[in-house]
Amino acid sequence: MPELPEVESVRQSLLPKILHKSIVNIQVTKKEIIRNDFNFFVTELQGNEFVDIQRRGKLLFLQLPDESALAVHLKMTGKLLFEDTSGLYGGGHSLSRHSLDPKHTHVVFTFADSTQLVFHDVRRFGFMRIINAQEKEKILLQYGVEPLAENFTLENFKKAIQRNTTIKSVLLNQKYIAGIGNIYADEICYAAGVYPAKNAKQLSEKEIKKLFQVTEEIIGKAVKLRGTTFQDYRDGLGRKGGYLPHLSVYKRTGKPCRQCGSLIQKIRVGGRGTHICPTCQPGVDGGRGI
DNA sequence: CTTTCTGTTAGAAA
DNA sequence: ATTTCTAACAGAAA
Repeated sequence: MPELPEVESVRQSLLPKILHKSIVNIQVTKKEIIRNDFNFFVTELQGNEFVDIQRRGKLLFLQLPDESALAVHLKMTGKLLFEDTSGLYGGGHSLSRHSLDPKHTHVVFTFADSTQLVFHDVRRFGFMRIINAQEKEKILLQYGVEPLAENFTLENFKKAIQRNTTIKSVLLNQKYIAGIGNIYADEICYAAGVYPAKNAKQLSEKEIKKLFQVTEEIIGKAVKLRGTTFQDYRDGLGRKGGYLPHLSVYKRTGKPCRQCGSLIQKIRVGGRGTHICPTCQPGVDGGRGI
């Protein structure tokens, strides 16, 4: 669920809320979420503070003062939410903890001012782990080009996607391009007029250039609109994203293509549900699907 | 009721 | 080395 735009929105929404506040309590109800020795985890964080929040792909780093960091991955259904339970300033947030099912609240950090940072995850695929500076370096190197970074150039993009598999699988593979998931992969292929099951090595120069351009545009716009909320996604303040009305194909099966009126189809590419316009993204058989 | 599907990805298998 | 498939989990949809 949370892809680059959603994770970036979580980062931005938490940034003004949780930095430089002493962590006075750590409550963990699902130890499996913590990928460290549990005592180490508590000892490191108790009385400590976050000094920055960074992101690479879909992974967040809550930075600690000594260059180590708490890495947090939300996977499918994870949420990181700021809660102001102090009630002293009258400014309640849109999603109070009461609207979350407490049985899926797995980790709660309480700060000195009584505000909290809550990790909630229905499917429990998400995790958090304290890493040192060296481990962090190593993780950063495993990710591919970042769509919103300085070095996201046509040349680098082209190099990254030269792989002998479908373009959709390439877009989804974090070690080639960071941050793209199933929603934006479909939207990107559609906007580029590329059949997602096409082999990445068979793409023309023109198609590669188009894919590059629309990746930057779509991801950039989705960040501006604070991501896509289809069902569960919320930012760090419980707000829904605003990109849903801009989706062209994702979860629009059977609805008319906004460009040509053909009905959007759902196919399977690399084991993933994939949405296409059969006319705007003609496949190997001329666009009649597979 | 059972089966299938879901926004991710690490790790096994090919 | 690279690419493909499955498991991890819970719940909604079919």
